[in-house]
Amino acid sequence: MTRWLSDDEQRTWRALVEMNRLLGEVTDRQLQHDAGIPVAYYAILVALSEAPDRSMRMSALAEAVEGSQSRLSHAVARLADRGWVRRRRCDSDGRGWYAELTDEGFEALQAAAPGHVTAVRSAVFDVLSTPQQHALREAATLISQNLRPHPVDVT
Amino acid sequence: MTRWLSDDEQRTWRALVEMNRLLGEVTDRQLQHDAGIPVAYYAILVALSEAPDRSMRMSALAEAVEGSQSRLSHAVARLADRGWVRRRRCDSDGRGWYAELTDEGFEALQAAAPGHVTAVRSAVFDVLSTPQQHALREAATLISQNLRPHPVDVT
DNA sequence: GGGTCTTAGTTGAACGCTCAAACAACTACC
DNA sequence: GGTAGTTGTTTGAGCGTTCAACTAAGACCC
Repeated sequence: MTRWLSDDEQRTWRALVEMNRLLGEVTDRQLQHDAGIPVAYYAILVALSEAPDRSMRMSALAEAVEGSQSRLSHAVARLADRGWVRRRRCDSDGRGWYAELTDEGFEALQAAAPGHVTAVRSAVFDVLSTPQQHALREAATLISQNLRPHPVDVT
Repeated sequence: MTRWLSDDEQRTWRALVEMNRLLGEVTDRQLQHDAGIPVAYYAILVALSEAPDRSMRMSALAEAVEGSQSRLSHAVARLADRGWVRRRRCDSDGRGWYAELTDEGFEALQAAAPGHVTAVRSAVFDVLSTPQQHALREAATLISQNLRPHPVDVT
């Protein structure tokens, strides 16, 4: 027998789904329009920009942005087309590749960041009190931990 | 000057993004694998099943599932291909169309629902206390309200 | 040192989404 | 009763994602 959702739970679930959708839409559109960057790519650029030498192994990068290798592979190919990322063989492991953020990529990221941050702030942080933010983070963290194979720092 | 995110805010934002992604992935995969239904289509079937006569005007349906008309149009076309939805002209308005859930569609929905509910329950409701659920709903509702043109019942 | 297994990464097709453009039917106005 | 504008819906191209299949290089082992 299925245990259906109560009205209360259903409202919570729908609110969650709607927030998800809206948040995704808004950030995506903002980045796409203001900077011509799909959100998915933005995350990749951010991860690279934070890495030493602005470069990472493909698999490490995939893990960092929580995406499949296939997706990363396609994405990096596109980013390389735009000249934002360069690929380099790995000396120590002939199978491996590095993705490296180019200067152009870094500039594109710098140009895109302010608008993105502003959008995020006005969508989330301007409408929630600090306790509300923490409660949201707590819930999000618990759900994520439960969902992913390797739980992560809860701080 | 951009007001960047504090460490605290950044952690919240990342937790939120990750939850979003995982939640989407999990529910999508579950439905796709167990029932061959993309989440997006599931929402459409649900909306239709709850409507009088199991049928709705295209535009009303689009609004109900919070999607663009274009998306709805594509989606209904696919659902019609599968025989889950039927389209009927609108008598009173020659431009209008109704989408109507077929018996096959209703059965597909009934078959898919238990697995979906179970997935949702174990992803969200099994890991959050009732106060945590309410806090999450509160935050999600506030964010959604702020993001969408027409705020909605807060209950 | 030649099998077999595993790991790193790529590829291509299928699919849903978005966007902009199109089309058709209704409405208003003069 | 045309013509201009609006509304309801569809269409097609472009794009990112997923999935399954594939290549190729390391690792292991006898």
